[in-house]
Amino acid sequence: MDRAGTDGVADKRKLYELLWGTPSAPRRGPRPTLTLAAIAGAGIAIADADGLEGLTMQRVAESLDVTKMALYRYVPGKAELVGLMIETAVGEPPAPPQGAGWRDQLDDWARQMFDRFRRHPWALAATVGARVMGPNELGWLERALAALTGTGLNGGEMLDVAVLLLGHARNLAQQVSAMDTGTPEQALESGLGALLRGREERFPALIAAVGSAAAHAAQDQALDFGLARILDGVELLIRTRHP
Amino acid sequence: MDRAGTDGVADKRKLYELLWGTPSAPRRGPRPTLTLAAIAGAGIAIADADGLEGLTMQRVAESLDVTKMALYRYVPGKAELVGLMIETAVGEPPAPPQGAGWRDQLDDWARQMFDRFRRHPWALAATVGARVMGPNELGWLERALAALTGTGLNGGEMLDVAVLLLGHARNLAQQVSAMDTGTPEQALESGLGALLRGREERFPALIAAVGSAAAHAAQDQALDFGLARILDGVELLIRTRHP
DNA sequence: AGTACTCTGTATCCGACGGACACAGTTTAG
DNA sequence: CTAAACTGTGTCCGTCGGATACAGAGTACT
Repeated sequence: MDRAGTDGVADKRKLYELLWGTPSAPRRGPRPTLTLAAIAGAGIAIADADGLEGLTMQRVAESLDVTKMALYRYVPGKAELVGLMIETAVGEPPAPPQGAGWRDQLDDWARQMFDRFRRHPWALAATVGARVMGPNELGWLERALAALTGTGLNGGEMLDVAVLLLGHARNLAQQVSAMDTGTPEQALESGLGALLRGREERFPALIAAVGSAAAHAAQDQALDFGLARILDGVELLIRTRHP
Repeated sequence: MDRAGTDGVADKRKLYELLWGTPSAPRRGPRPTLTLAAIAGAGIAIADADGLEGLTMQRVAESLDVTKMALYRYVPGKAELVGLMIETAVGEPPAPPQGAGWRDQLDDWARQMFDRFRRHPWALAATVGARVMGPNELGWLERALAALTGTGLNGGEMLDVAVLLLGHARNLAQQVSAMDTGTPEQALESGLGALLRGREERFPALIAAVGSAAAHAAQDQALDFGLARILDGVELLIRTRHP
């Protein structure tokens, strides 16, 4: 019960040092053959190909031509390696489109976030639960809030909007990654359709919706749809603040 | 690369049988001392207390007074056990509030979903990526779509709305579970605030937002806020369909 | 009633994984 | 030139998921 709690604190300290600490160059001893960036890159390559289950200290070490234990000179443990991989994979936040309004900026922000999660599907599973955020991750958040300054929303509302958009991007990336072939609606048909076949009386509304979705041949529009709904709702709120 | 793909098919078959197959009562041999429900319940209790990392076949077996290998007579493997736990933990979808409009129904649906994820935080991590859904999980989806029938939306749009709401409930449950003490805004202050302290020039908008959020002393309103924005957006769309 | 068959739980074993620890080699500070 | 510090390696251990073989329990058939 408290096992996860007690050394969870120590783990947070270690990861914080790893993500935010200044890279102190030691003065003696042989030169390190590896760098944190190289290790994170190797880990990302493996996780991109085989997911988090395929990520092994052994495999990371092999891809860098080192022994497994050599990695522990750079990274306290596997959890911290994954944390470092997340920070590296999200990367620096992109520059906002100049001269655009808050809506276009947030739209672009959410789509960029979606793209990152699409490129690194393992990041979805790795970013559940409490964790220490790094500079890059915080930079993305900063950029979303910067887009909202001057809209009349208060701080809490701005944070809520950012959380809302981030959740949608995450959710859609997961939805799309889960069904890696074709459009979401297409995979919905093959995956859900197989389950629903022969159970029409039990899920009538679901059957009708899936059938209609397949008939309309609507392509990958789930991201656009949710984004439009959310931003419509936010715009409505902002308009009531600036009558 | 194809390792996850090849036996992933077999795993899906097994889990499908487990979730959708009829419980065939064998005619010979000694009576089973366990039931699938009991196993799933034991697993849920452990995961509720210590998370998915604390879930071990050993511990599940111990809590049922059986050997570890006895579980494999009921469940093909740990992945399938987790799948069964998910299906059991979400449970049957609640009855919709009678006589309510689509908006109230969906509002209630999303909050119920949020509650389930709050009660079983491990379910968030367990439901990432492609997976086989069970009858209960599909029942929840059915209920959301049933609430939307008659609004004039087509099947694809109805599915998109359901995905949008589900994502928000998941996202907020994760956000709240990540910071288990106090309100989200409060934990945001202690967690983010600690990171931001001393870096004011780097994250100005973030600093301002967090400070303002703490000053307004807004309590757990992120769920309400996002829900209101989303449903506002959906209502706007429905109104344009029924002028 | 007895026998053969089938199903259950157990005991033992294995490979993979994360990680601790001691050691040898290498580079720089004094 | 020597001592200190740092790096990578080899070895070892505990834990976990899972395969397999086996012994006992209960039922169907003769």
